[in-house]
Amino acid sequence: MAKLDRSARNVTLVDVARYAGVSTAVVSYVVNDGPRPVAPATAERVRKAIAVLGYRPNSHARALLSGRTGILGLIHPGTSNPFFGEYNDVLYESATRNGVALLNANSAGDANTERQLIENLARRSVDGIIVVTSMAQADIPQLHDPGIPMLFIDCPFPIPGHRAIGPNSIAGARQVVEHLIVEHGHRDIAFIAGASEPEEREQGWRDALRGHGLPDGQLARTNYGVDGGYAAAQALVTGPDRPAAIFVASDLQAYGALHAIHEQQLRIPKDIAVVSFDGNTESAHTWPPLTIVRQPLAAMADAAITDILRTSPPKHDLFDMELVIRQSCGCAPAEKNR
Amino acid sequence: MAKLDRSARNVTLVDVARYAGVSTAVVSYVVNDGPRPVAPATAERVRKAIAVLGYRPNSHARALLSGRTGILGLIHPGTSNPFFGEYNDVLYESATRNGVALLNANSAGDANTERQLIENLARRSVDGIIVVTSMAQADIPQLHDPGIPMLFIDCPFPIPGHRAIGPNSIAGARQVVEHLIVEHGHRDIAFIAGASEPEEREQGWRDALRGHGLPDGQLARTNYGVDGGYAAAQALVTGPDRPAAIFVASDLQAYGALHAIHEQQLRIPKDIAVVSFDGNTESAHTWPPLTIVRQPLAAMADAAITDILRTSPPKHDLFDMELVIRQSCGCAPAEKNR
DNA sequence: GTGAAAGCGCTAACAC
DNA sequence: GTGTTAGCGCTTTCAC
Repeated sequence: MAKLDRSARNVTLVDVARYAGVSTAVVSYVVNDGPRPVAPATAERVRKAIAVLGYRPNSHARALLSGRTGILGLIHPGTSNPFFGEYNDVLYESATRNGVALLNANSAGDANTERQLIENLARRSVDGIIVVTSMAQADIPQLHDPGIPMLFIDCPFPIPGHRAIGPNSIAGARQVVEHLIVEHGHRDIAFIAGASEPEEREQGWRDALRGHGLPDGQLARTNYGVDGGYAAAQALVTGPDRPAAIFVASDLQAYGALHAIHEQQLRIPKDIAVVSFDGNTESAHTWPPLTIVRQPLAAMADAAITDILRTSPPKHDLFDMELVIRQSCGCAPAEKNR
Repeated sequence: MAKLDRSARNVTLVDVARYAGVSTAVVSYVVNDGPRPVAPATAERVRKAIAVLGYRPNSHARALLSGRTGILGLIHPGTSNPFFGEYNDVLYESATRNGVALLNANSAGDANTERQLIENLARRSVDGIIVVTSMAQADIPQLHDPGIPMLFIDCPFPIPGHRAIGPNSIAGARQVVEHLIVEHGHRDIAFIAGASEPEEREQGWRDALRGHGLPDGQLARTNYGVDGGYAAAQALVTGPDRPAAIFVASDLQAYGALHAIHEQQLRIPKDIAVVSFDGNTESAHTWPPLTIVRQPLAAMADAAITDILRTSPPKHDLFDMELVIRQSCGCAPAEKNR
């Protein structure tokens, strides 16, 4: 790390003080509007000096004193997945409202990478870390405390010693599958699951089926991308035992599933109904528009930011999801289509 | 800003030095692996002390000395738009390869917000700012130098005093429209444009039409979201003069357009062909899969990161786009459908 | 209401 | 090969 060239040096508080003919303390008081009062005339002179010299406080020096950066680390599985893209935006929104900035890191959905990134971010002295986690229960033991507040979102299980937030997936999944059963009379409902998926969505699906006295449906486990959904649906639909409806574990996979089904010349929802989980913005504009259970992203993001800033005590909170009925389940289009 | 509680104070380099029975300089040499040599035995002792005490260098203090944070500001219009979501990921990728982190800020596509965010980020003393810009030519004069390196991407025009990077949109747009003309014999090709769109895509469309002696097509100007594409396509398709094909200014708008067209029971590409601009991952899985011109995101991101880190001289660079033929234009599905 | 000065934690020039 | 020490730019206590 080279030392800053002295000649190209930035203007500092000392420069301002000298120019205004006051002490550095006074400049600081003016800049921070306290903690001690300054005579209006003096303050004016200082402000003028600041403007003339183009002074900008050095945030590193400030951070060194205060011990805080006003920066939160954010680890997510990548914004290429529109679901996390939307998550990123609402988190930014809440962070900004609370006066903090977000340092992004991409785990690519890998628990090991996630763990390393936690270390990296801690090294950068962020004030806290929010993790849109890709961990499974089994990964928890490997987690060790980075010495700064840490909070997990999109997290289906409690994490000892930390605050965790997630959607109520079991209830959400059950709700949308029950819609298929109760409103559309489907009895043969398959499930396209994520590869390393937590079992909540699967369990909601099973609960709905069993609760209505129906046999378990087919389960296709695949990766969490569009490709995965495409491949899984293709297999399901061209297989010996085509289901009447499919519940897909995420919107992204559902996009692929729709593609595969269209390709087989099958009509949705007539020949086969499709519903999914997450509720991306685009899910309203697939063909046909997807019936989904939506995660309350904004509420969860808000809780995450405020909780980590006040270092709330460890606790696991589940947020209720919302059923959004569109056409892929078999319902008729609403009057005003959105 | 409250001073750190002395009792809960972090372990510092001084603590480590004391514990290891060496000077602070030696600890620093060990931590940074230089600039002066340390005897292996001593180094070992220091490393042990670091481990025992759980020492972590204070990055603020470091930054104060070096004048650099290893953090780049990134301003984009929001990762809810999958295009910028993907951009964000490739930028992160390049940034990580170059050892820097990214501080995110969301302009929501607004040039004024963008300008404010530049100021904010400068105040946070980032090492440089990358702007996925939403500016029009007219906004340039309002821009004033934040005193740190700044680079613009997704930028159709040169920006005096700064490095700017963008796709070669005119050529890209022309290419995909020409595909419609030459390969599929379309003569009546409409254009769905972004509201405040730079004129490049429009010009490429016009160039293609005129270059083949065709009359100008209909132009629908709308917002840059799925909704905009939906509304514009609906108007176009239910209007008195339904075009044979539509070139859409972005994938996101194209998703909405597909939706509107399906809703009118029209077949794509038979009744109406659709092509678009950008090339999001999902565009391969719409129904039918979209023919698009793709932006070379990774290459542009790489150029952006390396150029800003070495503060390359002001210059405007255009990157060639790539035509990706799928089915919405009228071409048959490829053998292996992807 | 203002000024002098003591650090925050670290790096590196300079002695030894 | 190791130790001493002067800052980096800022905030804030303590005198006046």
